[in-house]
Amino acid sequence: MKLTKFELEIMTVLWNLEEASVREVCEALAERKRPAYTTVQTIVQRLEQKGAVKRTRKIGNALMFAPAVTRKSAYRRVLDEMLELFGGSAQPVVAQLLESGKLTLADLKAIEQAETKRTAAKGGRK
Amino acid sequence: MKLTKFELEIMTVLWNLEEASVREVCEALAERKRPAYTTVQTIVQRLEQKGAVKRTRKIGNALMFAPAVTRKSAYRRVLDEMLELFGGSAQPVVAQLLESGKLTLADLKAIEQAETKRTAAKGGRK
DNA sequence: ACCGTCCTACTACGTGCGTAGTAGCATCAA
DNA sequence: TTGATGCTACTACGCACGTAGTAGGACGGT
Repeated sequence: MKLTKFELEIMTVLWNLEEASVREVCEALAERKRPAYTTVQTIVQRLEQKGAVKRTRKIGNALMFAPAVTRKSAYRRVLDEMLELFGGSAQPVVAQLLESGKLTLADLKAIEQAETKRTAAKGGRK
Repeated sequence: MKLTKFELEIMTVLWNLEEASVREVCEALAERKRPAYTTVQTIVQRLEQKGAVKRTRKIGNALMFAPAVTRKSAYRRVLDEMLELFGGSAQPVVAQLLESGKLTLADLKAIEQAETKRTAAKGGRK
């Protein structure tokens, strides 16, 4: 189940709010790139068709929506997608991030630290 | 100038061969996912329109094409695109790569090494 | 009971992309 | 020279997506 950039933005709002109506999603979007209400509505509907969100209840006459997939799984999906573009190898990705300054050596060390702890704690859970 | 997955695959062939005809590109693609000759041709034409490849010369009646953009710049573009999806922060990306096993701690160390050397050598060129 | 407001459901449209067919020119072998 | 083969240029089509309008139902205040 592939999500587009814009769909991911909507999902991000929902992941943050846990549950929201179309209007709430709409208002959570930065004014600068806020499309028409009905546009957001359409995307939410498509997300529903894709199974990425589900209706939870009705408040007044407004439907409430909640994510049906986790942020993590969606991110994983995006990452995998991109790795494929890079021929499946992850090192170039990190190297490129470093080179363009998006990532510092300090960042790397920090991540390393966290990772060492994570795997040590659970031995690589589940 | 945005390239799609398929377009990037074609570009990869061209980056590897330096220069190639449509037929050569075609034959360089894994048989499993090799579309019709004319499909490849269409993509190459679109790449030309986008300015990603350029005609170099004619051999027999076949045109030769060469990349007009570097692999690096294209990769950077893809990365930036993806970072935006992740809210601009690179750490989660790396963390996710680690967690899914696409990247090991050893990989990280190696990259760190290389990076340390790289920046030391040139003091962060240009 | 009625009107305005808000929401949903449906429809629509342009663009990009993956896919490929066809017409017609070029080239090469016989 | 002529026929086969290969290449280019053009055209086409369906789907996904971003974008949004419209019709009509629901609800709340007066």
